[in-house]
Order: sequence, then C-alpha cells, then structure tokens
Amino acid sequence: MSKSLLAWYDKSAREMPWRVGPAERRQGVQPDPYRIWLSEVMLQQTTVAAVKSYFIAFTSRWPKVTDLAEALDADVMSAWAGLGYYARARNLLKCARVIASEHDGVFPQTYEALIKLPGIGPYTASAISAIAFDAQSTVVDGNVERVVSRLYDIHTPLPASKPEITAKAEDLTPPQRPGDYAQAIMDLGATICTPRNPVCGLCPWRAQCAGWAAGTHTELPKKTPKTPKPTRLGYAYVVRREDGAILLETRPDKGLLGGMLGWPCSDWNDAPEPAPPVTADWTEIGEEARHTFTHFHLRLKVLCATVDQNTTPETGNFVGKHQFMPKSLPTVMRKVWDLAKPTQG
DNA sequence: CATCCGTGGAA
DNA sequence: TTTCCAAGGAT
Repeated sequence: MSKSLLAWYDKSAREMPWRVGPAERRQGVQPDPYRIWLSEVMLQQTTVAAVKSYFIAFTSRWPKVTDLAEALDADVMSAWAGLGYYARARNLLKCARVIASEHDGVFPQTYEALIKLPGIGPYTASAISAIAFDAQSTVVDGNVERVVSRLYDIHTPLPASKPEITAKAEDLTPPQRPGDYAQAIMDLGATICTPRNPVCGLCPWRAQCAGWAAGTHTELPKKTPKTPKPTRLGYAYVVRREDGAILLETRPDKGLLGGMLGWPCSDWNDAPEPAPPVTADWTEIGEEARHTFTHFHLRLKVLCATVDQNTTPETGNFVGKHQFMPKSLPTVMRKVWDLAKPTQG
C-alpha cells in the first residue's frame, strides 16, 4: 500500500516553499524544523494558497526560531493579520520563546516533546516529527480523514469515527520514508481524493478502495450536521484626530481576534448598546460592514467622527496617520476602514 | 465531547 | 447568496 502511494508521490508531489521534495530528500537534503513547524501552524485549517505569501514574509523577516523569539508581539500579530485564527500567532510566539529559552534554540524531535509546546497538538506534533525528522509518526488531518474513510468505507460520522480512522492510518504508515509518506497521503487527499469530484482514475489506491468498490466514496466522510450561524450586530467607531491620527485599540488576548488591533466597538450581540469611545458628533456610514466568522454572521454599523487635538479617549490609543497600516488589521476591521476611509479624506 | 476561534475560494 | 471546507488547537 505505502509503496504505490510513495511511487505516486515521487512523480506527483506538489511543490511548496517549505517542502523538501522527494528528489531532494533522496539526495540527503534535510528539512529545517523551524520552517516545517511554521508552515504546519500556518496550515492549520488554512489553505496552501493562503499560506504561501505569509510563510515567505515570516521566513524573510525572521529566518530562525531565535529571531522570531526576539520579535515584538505587535510585529508578529501585525504580520499575521488576515491569516485568521489569531491564537495561532500568539502561541507561535510563545512556542518560539520556549524553544529559545528552554531548548537552546533547537527544536525537540519527538512527538512527546513537541506536543507539550504551545500551539502544537496531535496533528502538528506528528507532522513535525514525521516531516522534519522522518520519524514513523502518523498524521491525521482532514485529508487523511477523507482518504481513510473512503479507503475502508467507514460510514460512522466524524468526529465519532476519528479513533477508528487514526487506528487504520497508523496501520498504513510505513517504517520507510515516513516523512514522504505523511506528505504523500495529504497530497493525495488534496489533489486526487478531493471532497467533491475526486479523480479516482488517477488514484494509486483505487484497486484497494472499499468506498470506490461500494460506490459510496463521494458521500464520505460523513459528518454530523453543523448548527446554523446566528447574526450578531454591533457598532464600530472610527475616530480621526485633527492631526490625522487614528484611534485604535489592541484587543484583549483572550477571545475573538485576541491580541489584534481594531476599532473601538460596542459588544457584538442581538441588541448591542452603543459604546462611543469619545464624546463627538458622529456620522453614520450608510452601509454596514458585513463579515462572517466561524460561528456567527456580524453586521457592524460604522460611526465616524473628527475630534480635536487634546481629546483623551475612554479606550484605545491614537496612532499616527503614517504609522497606520490597514494591512495590520484583521479582515473585519479592514472592512470597517474601507467603508470609513472615504469620509476621512 | 462540545464550543470557540478567521478567512477566502469554490460550487 | 449561501454553504462548504482547508496540513487543528485550546478549553
């Protein structure tokens, strides 16, 4: 089984900025654990296409884990802005600092040591030990869940089927080339055994695939239905001072958009109370900012005002006009700015 | 085990 | 327009 998959990978492996491909590996090239770790954290619930530019930006600015460990929190959060799941960025920095201070700047190699680190769970610990250190660890991500569900025609819905899938996946993992194998099974899921319209004609495992034989493969894996997203409302406040400075606040570390820059806002719920950060003459933007998060839709009314030079806001800090970078905002906040900007001159 | 936590592309 | 989903982790 693993042999046919590895043969397929040898000719079909995707190229990525962080990947040491099968040909390079055969020539003895070793992956850089820092780059594997960084890519794996960025890839958590995030597409390869979205990650690429962030990976290049991070590795250019912080080439080694010790460089990242010394970075300012605000710089890392700003560089992560737009990628989502911001707890990953906070944990990334924590993890880099633990490795710098407690591991002498050297990545631990074993699953047991890796999973103790912030932001590294079962999948990422397996992925780093397999891909960076060629250990016989089994990765079980969304791709593997789909491939294995189809291969064994597993009809139990996720997440209940996860233990069974993990057991099967472990049985499949070979002692030879486990790092290439881990990437191979994920590439298979990403390019052949896709959620919709799988390309079974090109699959190295089609002959052994119980789902293909049963004709059930396209329905798998089954998943427990998701609850519909409610809609929440809120107010966002864009304040400009007479010198052009702009009022922003750093959100608390915990919770939604934790640690990120944003506009002062009311609570976001069914019937929010207005919560202006200063006393001012507010102008409401005609169009609401709309954004969908993982578990709710949001509609924000955008209120703008200009205040004089000695204003002291109840929350947030004024940021200089030229220091303000919309790109350092999470997407919902950037949408607010895009609506407010025309009225700000 | 359930919930929370982003975003953008595809269909 | 809405839904689905992508190399998940923390609580």
